[in-house]
Amino acid sequence: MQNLKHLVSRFTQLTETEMQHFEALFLEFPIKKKQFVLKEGQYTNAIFYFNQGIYRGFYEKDGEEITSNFYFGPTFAGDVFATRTKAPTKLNIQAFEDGQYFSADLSEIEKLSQTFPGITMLFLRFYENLYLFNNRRQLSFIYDTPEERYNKLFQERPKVMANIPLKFIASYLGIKPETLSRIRKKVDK
Amino acid sequence: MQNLKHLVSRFTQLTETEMQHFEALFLEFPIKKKQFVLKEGQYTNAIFYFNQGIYRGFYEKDGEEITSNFYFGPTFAGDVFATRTKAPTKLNIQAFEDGQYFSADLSEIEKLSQTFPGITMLFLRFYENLYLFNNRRQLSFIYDTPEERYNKLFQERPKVMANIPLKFIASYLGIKPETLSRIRKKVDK
DNA sequence: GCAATTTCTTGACTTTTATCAAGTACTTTA
DNA sequence: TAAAGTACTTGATAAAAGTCAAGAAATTGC
Repeated sequence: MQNLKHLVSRFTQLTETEMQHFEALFLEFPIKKKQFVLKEGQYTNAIFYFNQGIYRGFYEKDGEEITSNFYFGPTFAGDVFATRTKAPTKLNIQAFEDGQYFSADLSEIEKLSQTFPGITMLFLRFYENLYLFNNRRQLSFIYDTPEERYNKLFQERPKVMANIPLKFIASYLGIKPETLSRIRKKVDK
Repeated sequence: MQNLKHLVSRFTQLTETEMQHFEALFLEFPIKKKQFVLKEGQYTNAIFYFNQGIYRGFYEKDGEEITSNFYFGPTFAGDVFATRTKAPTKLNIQAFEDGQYFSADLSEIEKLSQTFPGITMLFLRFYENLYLFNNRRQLSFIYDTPEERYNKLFQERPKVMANIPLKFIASYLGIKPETLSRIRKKVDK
């Protein structure tokens, strides 16, 4: 968890006490490559923290996987939608590598936030960031072409391009692997 | 502003005092049909409250308008992204009808939230909602066809279908008016 | 380190949506 | 209420992405 403090500081400033209480809520779980942190159909109340490693979030439709995000530690993750609606999640989160992840119960965090205003602010900023990231992505889907989205991904998230198999990148961009292959052929020369 | 209290209560419970302070931050502005609440290029630090009436949010690319949202009062609005990055906004918000809107300064609200935890929670929930709405929309863009998006819009936001010119609905769905026209022809019979 | 599996590319063809152009219907406003 | 402007539809054609199939390249696991 050595990076958690640094990650939190990117969102807001916590007091020592707040940080200790917050950190204490996270439990460690080992995970092997291709195993799932979260799987469609589960009821989830968890906020995950990935200290390091790469994880992939995806949805399934008609047996096809639609990648919604790539998580590079240190980062938080979770299905806010399922948690809020108390519905089974539709999101899958899968590890690319062996490692360990951390999980905290959202209701425990909310309890904490009643005592510690810094925790509330942390979550406010967490949601704000989620929203900003999502908003960018959504706009890009509306008014960029797949080729433009591919180029932007290169610029903005070079780690993704360097570490993720192309078929997942294709589904993240909302296109088929064959189409991505053709875009690459055109762009790369 | 008679609906503000009710809108706020959909997010969180405020004390009487909190509500009064919050309400006091909003100033009223008259607006005429087709005028802009927010226009691309402006620096904005505002959270808007629309008590009633319909407004449209859109971005422009290559002289083309891409509708990002329809606002039906009572609702909040604003460009969180521009505010946070202190960059000029790319978002336009335009009134469909004569009326009045309300505007509060985000930094004033943040000042309030230092004293009143309810205000912090209100904004946490506001962002959470923004995120959930956006997330749904984004997923729909990835794995629904335009026809499915059209049908969902009908189910989920009948007010939009009933009140908004089709060319704006088309751009909200990410398609051209001609394509929407053909989808309607097919679906409606 | 080699076989098996998975990933990536390429070609031919199909489907979907965009574009352009013209005409009709509906709204606005003077 | 008539004229002008705007919104909507339709047809023909073009462009973009998807599908299917096959083979090459890379990776994985024993």
